[in-house]
Amino acid sequence: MSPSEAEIEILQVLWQHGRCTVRFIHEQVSQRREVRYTTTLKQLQRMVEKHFVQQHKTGKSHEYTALLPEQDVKGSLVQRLVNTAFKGSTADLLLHALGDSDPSEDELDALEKWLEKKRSEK
Amino acid sequence: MSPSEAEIEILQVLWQHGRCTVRFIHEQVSQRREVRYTTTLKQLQRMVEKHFVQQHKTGKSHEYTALLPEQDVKGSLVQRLVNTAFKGSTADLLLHALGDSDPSEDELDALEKWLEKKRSEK
DNA sequence: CCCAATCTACGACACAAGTCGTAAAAATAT
DNA sequence: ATATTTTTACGACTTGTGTCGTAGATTGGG
Repeated sequence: MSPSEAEIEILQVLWQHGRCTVRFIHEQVSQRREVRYTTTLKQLQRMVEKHFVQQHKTGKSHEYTALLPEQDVKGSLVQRLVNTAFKGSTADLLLHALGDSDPSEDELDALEKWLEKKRSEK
Repeated sequence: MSPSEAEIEILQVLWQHGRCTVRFIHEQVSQRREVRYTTTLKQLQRMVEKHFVQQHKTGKSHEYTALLPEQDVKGSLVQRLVNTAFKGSTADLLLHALGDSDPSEDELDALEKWLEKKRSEK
C-alpha cells in the first residue's frame, strides 16, 4: 500500500512538476539512473491500477498527475523507518541523521526557523 | 546487500541482546507481529548465507550473532531514504520526522546545540 | 496520403522477500 | 528405551518489484 522505491522516484517528479508526460518523467528519472522508456511507462500504468496516480488521456501523449499527497507519503516513510530501525524513537533517528550530514546554509535556516516556531508554541 | 525489513527486525534483537537462540529471537519478533517459528528460522538461515549473521553451533540449539555493524546499517538506511525521498537533503528529512512529533525540551536543546555547532563550522 | 517516428498496451521474465509445511534429527521426559 | 517435544533443514509457493521486448496504435512530416 506504500509506494516502492522506483515509484517514489516517479512521484517526486509529479509532485515537483505537476502534470507530466511519460516522456518528461522518463527523462527526469533517467538523470538518476539508466532505465528504458517502457519501464517507466509500465511503472506508471501499474501506479494507475493502484490509484497512486491519475491518467489524463489528452489528444496526443498521455499525461499523469499524482494522487498520493506528498506530505502523507513522506511522513509514513519516515514513520516506517523510525519504527523498524529505531524502535519508534524519532530522537534516535535524529542523532543518526544528523551525524554524517553536511547541511547547506538554506537547510540550516529552515531548521532554525522550525526550531523557533516550536519554541514559541511552548 | 542491504538488509530487508524483516531482517532488520532480527538484527535489532541481535544488536540489543548479543548472542541469541532462534527461540529467543522468535519470541521477540512475535511481540511485534504474528509469525511462525520456522519463518524466523528460515530468515536466520538465509542471513547466514548473506553473511549478515554468524551461526554458532553449540551442543544444543544453535545461537546467532550479528555480523553487520549497527551504526553502518542504520546510517545507510537513513541515507537511502534521504536520497530517494528527500532529494538528498537530510534537513528535509528532519523537518518531516519532526513535523508531527511533539519534541521534548531536551530534543529541542539537542537540536539547537547541533545547529550552533554546524553554524560555527562554516 | 503514406512513411517514419513516437507512444501505448501487454505479456513475460528474473529475482527478492516473506511465508509456511513437512520431514528428519536432536534433545528431553517418562 | 521409548515416546514426546523441540529444533533444524529444506523445499515450495505467493506476491511484489523491476525490468524489458514486441506488437499494434497514433501522430506528424513530406
